[in-house]
Amino acid sequence: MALELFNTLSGKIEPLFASDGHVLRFYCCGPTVYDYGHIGNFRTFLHVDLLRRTARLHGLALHHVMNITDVDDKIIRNAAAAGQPIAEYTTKYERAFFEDMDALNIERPEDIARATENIPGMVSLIERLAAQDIAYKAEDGSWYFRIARFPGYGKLSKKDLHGIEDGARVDLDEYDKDSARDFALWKATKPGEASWETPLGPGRPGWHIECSAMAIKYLGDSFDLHAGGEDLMFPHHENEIAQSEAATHHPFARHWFHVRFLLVEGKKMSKSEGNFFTLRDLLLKGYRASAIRFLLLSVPYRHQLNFTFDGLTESTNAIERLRTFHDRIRTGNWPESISVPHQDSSARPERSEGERPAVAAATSALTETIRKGNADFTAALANDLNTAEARAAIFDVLRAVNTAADHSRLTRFDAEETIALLDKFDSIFAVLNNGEADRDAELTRAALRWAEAEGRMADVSPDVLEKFGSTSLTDAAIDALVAERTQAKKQRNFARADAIRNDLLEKGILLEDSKDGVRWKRK
RNA sequence: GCACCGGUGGCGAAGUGGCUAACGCGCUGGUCUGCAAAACCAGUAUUCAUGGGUUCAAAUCCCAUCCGGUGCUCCA
Repeated sequence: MALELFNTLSGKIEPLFASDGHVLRFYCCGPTVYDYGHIGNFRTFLHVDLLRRTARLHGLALHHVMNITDVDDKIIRNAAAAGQPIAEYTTKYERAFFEDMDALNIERPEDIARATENIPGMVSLIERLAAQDIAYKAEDGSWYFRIARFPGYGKLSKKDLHGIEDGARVDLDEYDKDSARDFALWKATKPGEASWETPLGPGRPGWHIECSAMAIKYLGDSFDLHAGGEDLMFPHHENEIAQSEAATHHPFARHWFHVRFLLVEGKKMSKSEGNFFTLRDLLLKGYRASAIRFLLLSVPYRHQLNFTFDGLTESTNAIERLRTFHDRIRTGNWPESISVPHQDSSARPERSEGERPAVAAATSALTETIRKGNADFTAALANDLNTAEARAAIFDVLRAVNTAADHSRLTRFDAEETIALLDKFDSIFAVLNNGEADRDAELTRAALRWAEAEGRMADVSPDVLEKFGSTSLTDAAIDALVAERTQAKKQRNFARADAIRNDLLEKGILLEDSKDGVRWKRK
């Protein structure tokens, strides 16, 4: 089944393909590195990651380019306030951004392009526009794009700008532009601001030009897909199309992918609402990176997601169930075949009464269920990245296989089929961590170290301090207590055994007794 | 104001004209267990914001109303 994706440009769901039949070439608008990334940012990058992984599942190779905007108004303002050179200031936040991307298991793009390292490309693009009189220099030395010269303007965001009369509502003198809608390509130097000496005159790039220049540099005049948050559709992406296509006379990106904004606790995320969260904020509150990833991916990208703490807890529990299942199937010793017929009441009722419901039939029914789950999983993702359905397909299999295992009806073959499916699931969702339960804990510890270094210990929840701080129990200490409890149980001293278990539980350590001994995990 | 998106069980959410309305979390009861945990089983929406309409048939299409959100300006 072909991978289909909604295309903002056409307004339809269309097959996504590589124009060269092999490598999907795409561009994603990256962060402006003026602060720590918030969960809204990461919803977008997470879905671009989802797109990468799904495209790979469909056999596509990837050439993904992402920009880092490392010069703009906010950066200039914040760096000045911090008394730092711009480069020093942005380096810190760029590094933090990639740490966060790693924490969320977001794959790196093939190419990272920094605005400040691509000034010449932008200048030459503007020169190409100037040569056609589409770019013009205003009195203050800034360069603008003449929208009137690009007939397709508005085709992405479906805006009809004809109704907007130049100067009707806007005092043109203030802008020094020919038309109020014309946008800046190059901003003339202002005192104290970063500036580059160029043939255009001294100044710095406008916001939009960097993406055009860098996309064209790495991907060519035309490429397969362009991605970003929904807010970028207008004016950013609209302007990118205008300046790129006017300069190259070729269609820019063919497919446009926009991720919707999220709400936090039912409201728009904003600092004034007090519901503005960075990834680090959440880690310090004790939420797991994997749960954040899973929640952010669980609602399909074209829908508004209401991000809540309850939702994080839910995701944590759902992942825990998946991991428990994964471990069970991976570590279990499943028989080659089932020889003893089972007259289990919960066995799949076969219609053919007279033919004795052979166990082989039940086993093959399970194989079918697993394969159907596998097919459903792939189909759901191929259908405009429907992650909710993809999740459901996995849980359908989980239940069926657990049931079979409970009734000694799981064969090695079906177990392997299941593991293959889970591997596929995790190649997309990347929350199982290959059984490495400690990855989340390690990320939380890293966040703690960061909080210490940045003097933000006040943001750390007491819960996290207890579990991960210096006073928390070491693995060895837990093992010792578990051993003591096992001993107590042998002597049928259940009071002592339960006391140990309860004490550990209070410290966030959950014990599970099984045939193969005691397992524990940090909650 | 104009434009757009959405309102489905306690919560999240899929489904967008036709099998008994997926799936997850939670809750209740059962099985298992010394007791738990994990797992499984059963129960948790006679109904899809509300009111009309179209149709043999609607959560799905149309109209109106209410509510939430978004864009039109920096924003993922």
